[in-house]
Amino acid sequence: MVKVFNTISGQKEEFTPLGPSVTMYVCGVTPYDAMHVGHAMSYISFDAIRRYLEFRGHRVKHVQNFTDVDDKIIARARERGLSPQELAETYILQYYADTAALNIRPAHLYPRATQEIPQIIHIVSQLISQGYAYAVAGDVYFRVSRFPRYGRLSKRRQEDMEAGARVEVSEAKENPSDFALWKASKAGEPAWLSPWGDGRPGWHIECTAMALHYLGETVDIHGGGQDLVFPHHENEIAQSEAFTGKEPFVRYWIHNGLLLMDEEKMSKSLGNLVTVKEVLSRHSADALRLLVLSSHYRSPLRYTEAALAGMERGVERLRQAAVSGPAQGEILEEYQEQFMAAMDDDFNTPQAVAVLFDLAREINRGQEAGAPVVKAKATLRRLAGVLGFTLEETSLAAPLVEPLIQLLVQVRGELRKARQWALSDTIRSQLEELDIALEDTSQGTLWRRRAAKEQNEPPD
RNA sequence: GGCGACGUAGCCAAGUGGUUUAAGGCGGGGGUCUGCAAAACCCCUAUUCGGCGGUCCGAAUCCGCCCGUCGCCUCCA
Repeated sequence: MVKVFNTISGQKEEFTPLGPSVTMYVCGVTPYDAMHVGHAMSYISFDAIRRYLEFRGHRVKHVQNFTDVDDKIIARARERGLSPQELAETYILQYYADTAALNIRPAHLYPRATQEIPQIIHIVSQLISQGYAYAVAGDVYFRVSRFPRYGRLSKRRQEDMEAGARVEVSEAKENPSDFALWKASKAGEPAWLSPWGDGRPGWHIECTAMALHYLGETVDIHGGGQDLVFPHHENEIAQSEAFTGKEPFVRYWIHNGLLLMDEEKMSKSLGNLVTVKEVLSRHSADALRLLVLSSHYRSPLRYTEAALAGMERGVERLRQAAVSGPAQGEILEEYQEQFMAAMDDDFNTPQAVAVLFDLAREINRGQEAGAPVVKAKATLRRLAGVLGFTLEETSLAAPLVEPLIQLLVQVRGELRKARQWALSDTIRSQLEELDIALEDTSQGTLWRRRAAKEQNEPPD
């Protein structure tokens, strides 16, 4: 039985999907810039969650949006002399490439805000006619006071927030907490014809439109970063439930903790961002995944180069143990049970990862003792796969390299037979410099590609 | 000002009332193997869970206070 911590109840709850398949909506990105490690953390967590649910026999329907029209996109596009669509398209393609490189399973559907305009207008119109929203000078706002459950997810009270005095005050709004469903477009901005004049969707409405459209009035899982709890998800609940008249809009709210950047190296304006591309130029996708899954998804995670370098070693350990194991086959039940016990408890990936390492030791011990380890290896590969690890070695760039290395290894073998230790050690250490590791075993010399060791300063 | 989270070994991080005199990883020390290394294996590396009180037969786990760190309340995974 899988238990899930539900943000709205603040408790772990037994997970049971409403229908034959699990409906899962994960908030996607606003494609105006490159994907960074914080995004990666979130999507790796949800990837592990989805993979585990599938492993548990659920069919999962996973929808993830692109919010491809908003202020940031418009501003950035203008800076670069591109149209907002061109800019969004560029980063959407990059998002696909980055997530693929991270071995994140693609969602079944990636709807875009700009493709849901009729649906959005329909929802907004109905909210107005039901008195949940009002139009002012081309803008439409949601009337928060009409929705008594407002604040339930984020556990905030109206009065508290107004006391904070940080809510944007706009004369147009009846109430400071009211939020935009539809915004009048200024000259030169993307605009769609609507009953309220030319305009574009507000920030939160696209998720409501898409979730309702593609997954139905009640979805099982809605996820995203903790920073989305308020106001984004709170507003989604208000809009969606007001519109459908059905409660709940979402049965299980899942939020991941945020990534913190530690390095003194704080970068320029927007603060310390490291893009996925940069990380993957220095580390394997498995290492980043291990970093993410080594702590619980609801905890904040501190990103450091040193931590990532350590994870590389850990991944190497798992990889070594799993090497040449069968992808399928008989499984060691006791390990799988431990793994499931961990994951059943609100996706406790740190414990599940510990099971993987226990298995690795078991394999190495067995190998040393000459005992059969096929089942253990199959188990390791299987369970690692459930967490999304590939355990594949980094491949070499050019196909020519491999025979060349083999040639060197062969020559060095001759040198070693001739007890030319100095020269053979030089070859070994020089190759080590190139991230090619040699191991002289009783079966002969093995070589493998080692993940690049941390030595270069990350680009600024 | 409001809401919330967290503080466990050199570092990362599970555990949240007895089965733990605290998993797992990285790092470090010692050993086995090896021409030497590497990998792997074995042993060691927190008598203790930010501090102080309290509840309890029993607390890292519950309560209170204090100290410290962080997030959200504005765009954000």
